[in-house]
Amino acid sequence: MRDRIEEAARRAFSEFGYKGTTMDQIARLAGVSKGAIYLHFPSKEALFQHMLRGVIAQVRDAFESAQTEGDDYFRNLDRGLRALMRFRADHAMLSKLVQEVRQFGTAEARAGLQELETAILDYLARHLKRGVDLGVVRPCRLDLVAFVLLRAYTAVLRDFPPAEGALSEEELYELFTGLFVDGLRLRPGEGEPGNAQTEQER
Amino acid sequence: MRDRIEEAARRAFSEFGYKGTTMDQIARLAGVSKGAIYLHFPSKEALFQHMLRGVIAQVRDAFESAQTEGDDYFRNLDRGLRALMRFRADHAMLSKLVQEVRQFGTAEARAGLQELETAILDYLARHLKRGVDLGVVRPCRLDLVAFVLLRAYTAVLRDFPPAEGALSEEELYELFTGLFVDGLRLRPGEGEPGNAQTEQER
DNA sequence: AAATGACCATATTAGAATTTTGGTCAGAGC
DNA sequence: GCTCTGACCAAAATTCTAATATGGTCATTT
Repeated sequence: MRDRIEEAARRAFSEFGYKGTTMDQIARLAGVSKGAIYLHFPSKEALFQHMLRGVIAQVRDAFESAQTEGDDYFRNLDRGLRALMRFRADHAMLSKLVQEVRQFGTAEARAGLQELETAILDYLARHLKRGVDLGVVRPCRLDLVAFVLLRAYTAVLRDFPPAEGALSEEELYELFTGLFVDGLRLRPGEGEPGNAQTEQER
Repeated sequence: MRDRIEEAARRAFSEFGYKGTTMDQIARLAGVSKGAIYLHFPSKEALFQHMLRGVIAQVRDAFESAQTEGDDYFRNLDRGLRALMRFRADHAMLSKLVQEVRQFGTAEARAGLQELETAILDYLARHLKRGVDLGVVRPCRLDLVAFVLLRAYTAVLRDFPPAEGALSEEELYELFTGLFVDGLRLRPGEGEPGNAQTEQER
């Protein structure tokens, strides 16, 4: 009973978004009456939130299963972030939600995506914490760093303008490495062979 | 004549946004007839774009006048980026435009902000190029780096969730330095005194 | 030649009329 | 006694239409 409702809700929200699906629709899809739904969930929004929680758990799995034990920490981080992005793009319910927020600005959809982001940030920050404990990551404001990393990946993969052929995985990894891991600063002796002065800073 | 029209347009667009201002309004404000405007500009959109070009030039000035000759390259870059953000937030026409895009999604306003971003990215990339030539910045995809920097500053200053009291200038600079300039990787001997193993990477 | 403002086709708005939707609940069925 | 149903309701959303506002033009004035 409950399962059939959840399954129907999952399909409906995935195909039509939050405001696009009606409780009648879900009931019909689940083959139960509308009243039955309210025996299990107090409101449409509660049902939606419940479904979303499931997705959030899946997102975490996507990140984790992209990790390769024993591989370089930052390689893994990059892979995890890319897995997050791919999941977000491929998962029907999430991409529908993103579209809905853009198109209608539905408050509930917005709140849902916000919750998702918060969960991801939380998880990312914990992952970074592990890096710090391992001595691989410089101690810093992990919440801020997680936030910037997530936004940077999102922005680059979604909005980077030139050439429709999006960045290749390697290009993105190069960027990630060069910008976030090693930093922009050119240090003496590590640039291309044959540059004269590297000391110019105060 | 032309000047009065421009001045009136500047005021109107700043106060009411693109779709909020009418040609009649501008004419009245400038103390001329509506037909007179079309003697100088072929359309409302052309007039708007012309005004925007002026703002774009101002943005560049804001970046440049935040630079301090002889100061550390990255200090200057951070100051420039912050100046950009401040300008965007303080300038009446720009903030009105941002609001308009969010609220109504006006196509012309969206296009205008897009043009502004492109101009800034162009300018930023050139600035970075100078850094590379000076030997301070590691050679890399400057367009991408400029893009990520701009988006990162925007995101942090606009959307970073916790504690309403936004980041202080120093906190932001720390983040910038730690994340983009020096990188996340903890290198042997540079961490807090007394951490054992820093070699854990493959 | 520069400037005006009445004028027009189209886009936008306002608001009444209609439909849809989330949620309830008295009762049916087991 | 319990689950479940589906007619029902108030509120929200959508549609329809009349009225208004707007970008742009051009014959006429200055």
